[in-house]
Amino acid sequence: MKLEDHLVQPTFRDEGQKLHMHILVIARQLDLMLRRILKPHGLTPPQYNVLRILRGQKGEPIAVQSLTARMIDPSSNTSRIIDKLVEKGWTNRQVCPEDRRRADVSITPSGITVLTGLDAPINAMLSHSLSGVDETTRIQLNGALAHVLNNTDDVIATQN
Amino acid sequence: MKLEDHLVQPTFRDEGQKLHMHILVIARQLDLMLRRILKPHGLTPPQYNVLRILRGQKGEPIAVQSLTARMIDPSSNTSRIIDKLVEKGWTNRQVCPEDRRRADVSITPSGITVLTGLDAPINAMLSHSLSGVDETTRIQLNGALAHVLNNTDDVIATQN
DNA sequence: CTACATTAAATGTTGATACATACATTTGAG
DNA sequence: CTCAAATGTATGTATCAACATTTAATGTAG
Repeated sequence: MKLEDHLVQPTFRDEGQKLHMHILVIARQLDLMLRRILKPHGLTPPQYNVLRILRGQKGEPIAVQSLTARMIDPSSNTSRIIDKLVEKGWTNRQVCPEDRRRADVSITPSGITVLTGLDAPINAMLSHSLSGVDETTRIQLNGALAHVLNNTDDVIATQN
Repeated sequence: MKLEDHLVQPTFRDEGQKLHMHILVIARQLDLMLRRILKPHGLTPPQYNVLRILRGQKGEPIAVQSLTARMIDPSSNTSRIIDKLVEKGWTNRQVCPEDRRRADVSITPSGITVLTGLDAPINAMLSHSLSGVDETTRIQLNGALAHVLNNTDDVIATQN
């Protein structure tokens, strides 16, 4: 299904508009697919994102603020996301002894197990979404998108 | 700011993972920027999306379901999005005479005025985000992203 | 015509999210 | 040592979204 069909729109004003729409619609599709995989496990995409970051820590605890900085969507409420994960027994949270304002967060063995079960379907989904895009094109895309990301930072930063 | 800095991650597994992250992070940035422009006008991105579709109708009313199909994020809450726009006097909603189950929605002159005021800042923001990406690259990006979009449709469709 | 299915939109409910604010702790100037 | 400012996290509140259900209108088979 082409972008034009997705948005039931015969044409786009120019390649720039089309590019924006592509990015927005694909991001939404990826989110939707991820949510479908995660839902039976009782996880939302931000919760999954947090678990993935924690697993990448290799057992090393991390402060909430560092977790927030590493998230795809840092505006979501990290404290409450961790609440949910602690409730399910997938993360530990304890006050950091060196700085008692901080909360050290880490993943539990049970959290690792959940992630392990999700690896295959999620990798399959992501890999399928990029099938037909060869390595050279992927590199080109990343190069161009790095420019775009850099441009958006200007706007975000000047409005902070 | 590079993707690696955004996610405070030194490297990515491969170009595919990086591409996914680029798409998700850029989409989030675009949404954030749009939200900042719209907020002073009391609009959310989906509400803006609906108004844009209605303006594109050139006065021709459109049913709620067609509106939903054309939205970037086809939420099941189109009714309530229209509620908000009707409250503010930016859209009309009336029962369709031919099929009284349907609701015909159209934009009001006051709605057009709001959109007109938004055109300049939003176009500037979007155009800035793509500066440094030349026309040839834009076309290449759209070509590759069309493949990706097509692939994601497979997954979405088979799970419906 | 009646009964039942189908369609279009609206709504109830529950949970998530954004933004602002509060609270506790630490830091550092004097 | 003291206290104002900064920092890290949590929470209050209002809004928004997902999902299921409901209401109303239309289509259709007997």
